Amino acid sequence: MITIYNCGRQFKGKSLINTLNDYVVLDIETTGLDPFFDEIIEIGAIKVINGECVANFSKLVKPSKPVSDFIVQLTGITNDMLRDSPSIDKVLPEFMEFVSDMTIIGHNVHFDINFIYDNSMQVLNKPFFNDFIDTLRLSRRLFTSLDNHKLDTVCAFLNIDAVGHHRALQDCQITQNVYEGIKKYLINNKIELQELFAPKKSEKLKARNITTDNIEFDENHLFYKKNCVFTGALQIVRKQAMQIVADLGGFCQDNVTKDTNFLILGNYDYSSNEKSSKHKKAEKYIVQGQDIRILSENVFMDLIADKLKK
DNA sequence: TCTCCTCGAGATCT
DNA sequence: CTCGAGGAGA
Repeated sequence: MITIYNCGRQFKGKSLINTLNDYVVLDIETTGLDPFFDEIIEIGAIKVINGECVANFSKLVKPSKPVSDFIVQLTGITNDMLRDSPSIDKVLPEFMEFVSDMTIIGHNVHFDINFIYDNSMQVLNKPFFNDFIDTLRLSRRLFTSLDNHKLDTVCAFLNIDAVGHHRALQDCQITQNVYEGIKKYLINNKIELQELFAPKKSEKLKARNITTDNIEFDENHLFYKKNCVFTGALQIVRKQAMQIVADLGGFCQDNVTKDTNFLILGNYDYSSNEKSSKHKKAEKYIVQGQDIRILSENVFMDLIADKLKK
């Protein structure tokens, strides 16, 4: 089975969260944001070994069409400058040799990787496999107090000079400073990236955590002292629905059991032919003579209508 | 209790 | 793209 994602870039490398001393910083300038419609006009890269910059790569690339005024303004790269530059099929092999199989570092590095990947497929007929580290991703997880995580903003936060950027090699230097700044920040604050990105146990909605402050209940209400289970996507907030049941003197459960009295289905599930596992389980118990009623969300809403009004 | 989905929201790159 | 919320199923 083939999974369709990555816009078909199925051999794209992995997004890493490591602190490396050997890597290649990458930045490209293009005629626009879309790898399908737009073209690369400059590739910049810095090779770092043992934390030391050992080589630079900086090449202008002649596109098939003239670049727009907007891009000229943004990058300072004019059509004059590109007139005698080599085309991408000339530059890309050199770049590939430069990066070899090293890990790529960039800010929103997917942008650069995707352009390189697609051009590599077209020019060299092979994917761009390299793994990569995205300083944007690291920043979002690390510097949560920032309003945004644009390169400028992150630089300002880390006291990194980023004035007048938007040429490829220059942006590489800035991005390298950001990456090294992040590494330093991690050390100073004793933060492990692996821990920072570890999947955190989300505070799940547990039925038993829903309690009520009410002391007196309407003992004639349908839900009084009854066990209720919700399933499927609800129109109202699930927690609210559970709270109302609790306030009526009922009890909420996470799953259908032999004690369940009501199963409330989201409207979509109620009308669907496909029955969820909870639905099937409830029907099994009904056949066995258990007192379970299956309600749609609409019916549930009618039963608690007066509760919602106040 | 744990892992795997799906869905929607929010952002960044030129 | 990445993440979080919320569910399903084991």
